[in-house]
Amino acid sequence: MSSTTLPNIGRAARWFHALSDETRLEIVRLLSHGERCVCELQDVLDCAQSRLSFHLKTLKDAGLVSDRRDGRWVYYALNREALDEIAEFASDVKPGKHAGSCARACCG
Amino acid sequence: MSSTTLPNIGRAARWFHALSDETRLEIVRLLSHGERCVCELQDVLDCAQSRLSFHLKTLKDAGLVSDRRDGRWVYYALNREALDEIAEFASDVKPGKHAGSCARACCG
DNA sequence: GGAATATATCAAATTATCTTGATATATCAA
DNA sequence: TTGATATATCAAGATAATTTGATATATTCC
Repeated sequence: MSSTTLPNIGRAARWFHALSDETRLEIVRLLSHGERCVCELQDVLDCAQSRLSFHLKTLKDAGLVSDRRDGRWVYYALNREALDEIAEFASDVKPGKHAGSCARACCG
Repeated sequence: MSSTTLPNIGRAARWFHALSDETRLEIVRLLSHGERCVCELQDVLDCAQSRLSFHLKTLKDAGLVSDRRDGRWVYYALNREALDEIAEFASDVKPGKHAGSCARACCG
């Protein structure tokens, strides 16, 4: 991603929406230590099973986590690429990164 | 922010919520070129005045932008520190950044 | 002061998201 | 094959965010 090509706005909005909920941020925090199975997340978060499942799906649909089944357990892990892109977005968007067209169009 | 101290979850959730809307991301994109007055944003975004005002307030309440009045105009600008913290969050949360406690507690 | 312009706020209606409880599906173990 | 466990999905209700139109406030210009 170059400094003039910000990611697709819709895609970025989905990342940020996925991260806009405290329960999901807790999940992300837990996954930052490595892959975890749903049952462990449920234990730690002490939250209704369907609710956890809903939040995991939200994170997955946004592309922030991946899952894999192993027998009767399902493991979730953070997607490093998505986190890289988010970090890149935040740093690319900082004023001063753009070459041209920094003039104001009015009221100046 | 160290690699073991993620930012306050509630504060992070507010950042991400502020960035979870396409209109607000457009605003951020426009402000990435530098400070802009509300009237210019309104022109470019072609959106109802109260709606733009609502979204600017949302960004401001989350700490992502600041405003200053100059006569009859109000200028908004991105807060670089907040963007830095977001980038830092995204990179700190990546697996492998944490020293200890990476073992799984169950199903392993 | 009064009109005009820029912006913010408010209330109501709409829409989206979240939670809960119930049920479905998949896997394993006996 | 039956029962148990892990996880996902669904539908209904609860809550929260967004949009719209109306009105309020601040500033400038005459």
